[in-house]
Amino acid sequence: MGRSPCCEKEHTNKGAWTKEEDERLINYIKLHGEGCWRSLPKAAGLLRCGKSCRLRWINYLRPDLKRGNFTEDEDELIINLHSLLGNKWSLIAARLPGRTDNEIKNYWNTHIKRKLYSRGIDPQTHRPLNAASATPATAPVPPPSPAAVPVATSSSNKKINSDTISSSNTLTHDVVITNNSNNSNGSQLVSNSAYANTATKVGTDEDSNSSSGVTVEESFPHHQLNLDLSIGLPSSHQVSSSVNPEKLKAQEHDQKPHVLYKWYGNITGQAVCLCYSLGLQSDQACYCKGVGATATTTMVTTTATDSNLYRFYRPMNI
DNA sequence: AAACCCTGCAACCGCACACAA
DNA sequence: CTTGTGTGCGGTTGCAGGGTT
Repeated sequence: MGRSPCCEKEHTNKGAWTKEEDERLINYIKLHGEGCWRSLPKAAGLLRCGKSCRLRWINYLRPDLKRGNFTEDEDELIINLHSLLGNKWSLIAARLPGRTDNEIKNYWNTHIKRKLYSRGIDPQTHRPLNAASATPATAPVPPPSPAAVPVATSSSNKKINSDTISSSNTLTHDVVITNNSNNSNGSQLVSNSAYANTATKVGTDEDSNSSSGVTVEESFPHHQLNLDLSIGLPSSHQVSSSVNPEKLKAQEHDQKPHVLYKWYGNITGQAVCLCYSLGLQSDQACYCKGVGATATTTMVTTTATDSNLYRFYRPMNI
């Protein structure tokens, strides 16, 4: 499907914004609010592409932006959120008030990557740098499959959507997939699907081969963190790689629970949706869409020994 | 002082999704 | 169902400024 360009490029300015342009944009948005970015430049008297205006506003001009250096707490939060969400900068930014996705992305690439390398941690996988060559003796699980190997391509990271929510192409934590009727037996699949470039076929044998056995706890020993995503499968169904909220909702009537997220730690768990635990709005990344809040189909038991983590991921009283 | 290198960040680009017609 | 539009996202680029030689 062809589509028209977002603007007439021959009549638009590019590059750095001038003070006057900034003022025009600010004044216009003060008067009319955000939105309708395509028509905004013309209405505001700007020779700019609408996308450019939006970006300038969101990343630089917004009054609620927090300028200045990132704090140590913010650093750690970004690292932890990245280990959970991958390069979903907008989701990470949603947990850092006053910070933009672009800012966090830049900060990640320029500072945190280096910081993690200095800690001996691969910033993409959040595993020890030598993990690829050394299989942990403490983890009696198969080595990672090619699908679990980090692949850094410009197109490897696509948005989380209803069809790829189970793809785990950016999840870096262990995913424990169990049969709902038998959570603790040997048939449970354990997958650390860190940056698997292709969709993880949840509930298949391939999945069981894709585990490195390296937990987040090993990546963050100082946090004593072990996050498992336990996905309970319906006993008589195989879960396909394509799951959308509608399907999940439909399945809700048939089997429950489907997804169990667990923190392991000292604090006795309280069941909340992971999205709520992360503080995400229901429309941001939460596929429970409220059903999870009832702690029936999508549950998170959040505990953490580290005070920072507990602060970041403190369970909500629901 | 000049040339070169490196780093950080603002901005751009292309793609994909949501939604309306 | 198809098509077009608006918007958001993530990856990449280019430039300014500081540091080094």
